[in-house]
Order: sequence, then structure tokens, then C-alpha cells
Amino acid sequence: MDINGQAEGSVIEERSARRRLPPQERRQQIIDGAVAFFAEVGFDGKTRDLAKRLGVTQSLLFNYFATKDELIEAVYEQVYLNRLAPDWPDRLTDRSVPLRGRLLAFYSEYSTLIFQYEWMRIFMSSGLSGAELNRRYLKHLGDVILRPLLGEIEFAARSGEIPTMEDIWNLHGGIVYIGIRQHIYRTPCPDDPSVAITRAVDRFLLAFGIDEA
Amino acid sequence: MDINGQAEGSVIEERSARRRLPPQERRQQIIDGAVAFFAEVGFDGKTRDLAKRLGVTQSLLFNYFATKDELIEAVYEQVYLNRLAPDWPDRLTDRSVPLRGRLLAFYSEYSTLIFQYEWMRIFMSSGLSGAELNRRYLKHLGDVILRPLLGEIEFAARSGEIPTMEDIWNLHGGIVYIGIRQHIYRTPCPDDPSVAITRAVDRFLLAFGIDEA
DNA sequence: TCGCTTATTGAGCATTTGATCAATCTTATT
DNA sequence: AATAAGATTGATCAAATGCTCAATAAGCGA
Repeated sequence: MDINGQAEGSVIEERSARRRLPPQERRQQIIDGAVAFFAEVGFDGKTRDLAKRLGVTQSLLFNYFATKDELIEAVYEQVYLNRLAPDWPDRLTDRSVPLRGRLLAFYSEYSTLIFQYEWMRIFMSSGLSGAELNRRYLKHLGDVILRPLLGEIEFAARSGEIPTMEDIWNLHGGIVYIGIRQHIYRTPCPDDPSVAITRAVDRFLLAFGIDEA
Repeated sequence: MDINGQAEGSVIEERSARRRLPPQERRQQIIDGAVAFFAEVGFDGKTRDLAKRLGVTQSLLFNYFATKDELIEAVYEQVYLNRLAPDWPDRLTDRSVPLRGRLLAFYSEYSTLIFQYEWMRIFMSSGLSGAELNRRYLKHLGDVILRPLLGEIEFAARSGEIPTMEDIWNLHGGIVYIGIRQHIYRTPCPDDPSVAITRAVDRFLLAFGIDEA
């Protein structure tokens, strides 16, 4: 968001005026810049380009991160942090609320969280390069969100169809694919994915005889 | 498949025996190797590593491709070529066959075509790096497969729901996501995706009152 | 078997790139 | 205003990397 104060004192502050920041602050600034940078160009982006974008020397980066890999690790942490709200498992299994409402609320919040340029692209890049954090995230998602969701669908099901984990992944994948089209493939997409999501959820529930619409 | 003849005459042919191939053949061998190589490590893979894997000098690559980018273009062509069978549009709109059968036949063939390591990873890599070929492919897919499919669903629909293009993309995305989990994220997946696909298609048809199951 | 064409090699060039470190300059403190 | 601490820089290194080219030798025809 804020790459630099940019204007402080004089209206036109000659750029590249050496600016001294508290280490913690500078570190965070570098991480934020690195997230945006690597999201855009991939993890093979050059440290010199990142430094230039930050308005800082390349050597400065190595004062805060011993190696480029260490910086990338920090980027991972920053991006993966808090991507799964801890209260979702509870809210998804709160049977005092209709299942459809729970599902729509979850995917409404989740999609605004993940349908973002930085997340989508860094998640995909790290997945491609085999980052362990990626599989950990997906396992976690499966364990604390999708598996309980399967239980809820089973519980609410009125038709003979018994849902499977693959069915849940299919629902999830169909929704996530919107974000992939938008930020990875950069293909024309609806500005507001919520109607597509709602319809997907309703189709899914209908198949198991759950129609609260 | 065949990196080298490997055994010809003597049982143990000392490797790195200089082997002279017809240019066309060598070129194809390089392309095939490059597809596998770049699929695995991404397009920032080094030409020296690729050459080593081919059992050939790095400089040889530049006798067949002026630049690395040109080699990558050849990889694109090789991978994207014939990924969409030209008879699918016709078969998908052949109303003498039940829609469900057409859909299942299409996704059965299509999934075996695209749920492959090389395709999935190169398609995703090229998408991330903004390759034009990627968007072209998706536009083509939308135009010649998914759009006609929308027409077929509309025609067969028995419920009040009117399908939209986004609904079709959702069906498609949910299915493709299986391949993404398998080859990009390397997450546990069903060996045979056909049951998941069948169930997804059936849920979709059911939502529009099309149940021929 | 000899000779010729040309596929292939190996050495090497110019940049790029991650990483280092002593010198410099900003800023808080006195 | 003077001082000290340490954040930041600029020059630089070594390795990696895309690419070139003269030299080499594999395989075909005579």
C-alpha cells in the first residue's frame, strides 16, 4: 500500500535521498514489496529489480535476509498468514444456521480473501515449484474446512446420494477456478463472482436434496 | 519416451559417444526433452541442464534454436498442438445422442488428454508468465466447446433455471481442478477421475432438470 | 577405403546475478 | 552542536548463463 512516505517536508523530495528506517519497518517494507514483485514476475525475479522498485540498494536486501531464499520464505509466511480464519470451522458447523447460508457466507468471505492478485499468483507459483507450505495449506484446508463440510452435507442430505470428499473438492475447485481464470490466465471474468458462487452452491445442494433457497 | 537408442550393436554403449542424427530427428528429440524438462523445472530451467539431460552439448541446442525463447516457442507449439480434437464441437452438438452421454464422452476424452504432467504444468507456467497462446487457447475452448455446450444445456433444460456461461465455466473448472491438484499441487487424488467427473456432470444436469441417468 | 558434407563439440565471451564488505551518511541522544 | 550507533550505499567478486565459432569427427556416397 504505502511504498514510501514520498513527500515529507519538501513537496518535491529528490528521489533516492537516503532514508533511514527502523529495521523492523524496513524489513516489513521489503517483504511487502517482495510479495508484489514476486507475484508479478515469479520467484526468478532478480533482486536488483526488486531493489530498484523499492527505491533501495540491492545490497540492502541482504542486510535483512541472508539469502534470496530466505526472503522468499518470508514472502511465503506473509502471504499464507491468516488466509484461513480460525472461526470458519465453527461457523461452518453451526447447525442453528441453515447450511446454505453457512456455505454462502463462507465462500463469500473466502473468495474475497483469495481472489487477489498476490495470493493467487504466489500460491500458484509456490505450488508449481513444489513448496511444502503449499501442500500443508491444502491439507489444512481439507482437514479443517472441507472435511467438516462433508459432514454437514451428509447430515443435511435428503436425497439418496451420499456425498464424497471428491464431491466437495469439486465444489471448491469450481469456485476457486474463477480466481485462477482472473489472476493466472487473465481471462475475462465477472467483476462480482458472488452470483456464480451462489448458483454453484445451489446446484450442489440441490443434488443432495438440500434446497433452502 | 525414447531419449536414446541407447543399445545398438554393443550391449553397453559408452555414453557420450558422439551420435550423428538427421537434423529433423535431432530437433524433435530436443523439443521432446525440452517439454519434459521445462514442465518439471519451469521455463527458467537452464539450457545446460537440459543439454545434460539430453546427453548432448549445450551449444548444440543453439544450432537448432537461435535463442532460448525460440526453443520455448517450439515447446509451446508441441504441447498446445492438437490438444483440442476438431470433431468435439460436432459430437457435443449431435442431438441424436443424449446430452449426458455427450458430456461424459467429452470429459472422459478431454480429461485423459489434459490430466498429464507435461500439459498441466506447461499450461500453468505459460499462463503465469502471461503467454498469449494461453489466452488464445482458453478463448478457443470457450468459443468452440463451452459456448456450444451452453446451447445444448439450454435446449435440453427442463427446469426454470437458465444456464449461463459462468455456469459452464464452473462445471469445467471443477473438473479441471482435479488435474491441478494432481500435477501442480501434487496433492493426493483419485487415480481414476472418471467417477468424480460423472458425478459432477450429473449434479450439473440435475440442476437444469436434465436427468437421463 | 577414401573423401566430403555437416552434425557436433569444446573452449570461451559478455552479461547477469546472488552475495560481500568497508566506507558513508542519517538520526537519535547528549 | 557534537558524538556515536548503525542503517545504507557503492564497488566488487565469483559463479552462472545465454550465446558464438572455429575445430572435430560421424556417416554417406563413390
